[in-house]
Amino acid sequence: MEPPKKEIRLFQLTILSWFKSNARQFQWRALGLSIYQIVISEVLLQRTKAETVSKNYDIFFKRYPDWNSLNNSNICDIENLLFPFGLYRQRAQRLKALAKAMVENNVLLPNERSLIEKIPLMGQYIANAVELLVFKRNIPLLDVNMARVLERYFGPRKLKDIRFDPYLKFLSREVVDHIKSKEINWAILDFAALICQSRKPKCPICVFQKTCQYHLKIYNLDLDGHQE
DNA sequence: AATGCGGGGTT
DNA sequence: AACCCAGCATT
Repeated sequence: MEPPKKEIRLFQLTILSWFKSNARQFQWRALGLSIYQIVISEVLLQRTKAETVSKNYDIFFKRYPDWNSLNNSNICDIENLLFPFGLYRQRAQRLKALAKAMVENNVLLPNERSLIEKIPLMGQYIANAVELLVFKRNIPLLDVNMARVLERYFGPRKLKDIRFDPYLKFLSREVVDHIKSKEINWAILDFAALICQSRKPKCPICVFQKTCQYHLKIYNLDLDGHQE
């Protein structure tokens, strides 16, 4: 029941085309970021709007430019800087544990996936981000947003938890298995934020109208509604 | 599998 | 007032 390669190709071409004229610009999408900047950016982005992170991004990195400065700080200072991001008490604790682990490991990331996931705060999503952005592998940034876009377009998952759903895992890997893997990943996140929003998706201006399962379903329901 | 974390913006 | 946001750790 997996979508044919042809459908995947069409989705890739369309989202890349859309991305060309609609990409969002963020500090963490600049070229030549350090591993520290890449990892911390992903931590800040957890359950937090990209715009919120962007607004407070420079203040955080000016105060804590590297693993050592973060490791040498106290929890209270980190909390104060994290306050505008939300989840600040929990993230301050975990960030410091992460910095400590990195310093103890000579500020190096292991190459292997199973070892990456042993580091504090490196869950399924951030491990994927590390593989994509640091090691340049074709790996999906599978979060609630990518899940929503893929499920609306290709059809819903079975399991409740995104991280363990085999259908979504397979589908997301197929979709970003492309020479422009990073661009497709960012394109899907931007598309999710700007068009395929959780609550009020902008189907009327969406480039996927003809082939999106979600739109076709809504469209048919709408026709039924007007028939009486 | 379910729950807590959290300020800030949107509906 | 309710909902949502580039998740993770703990139970």
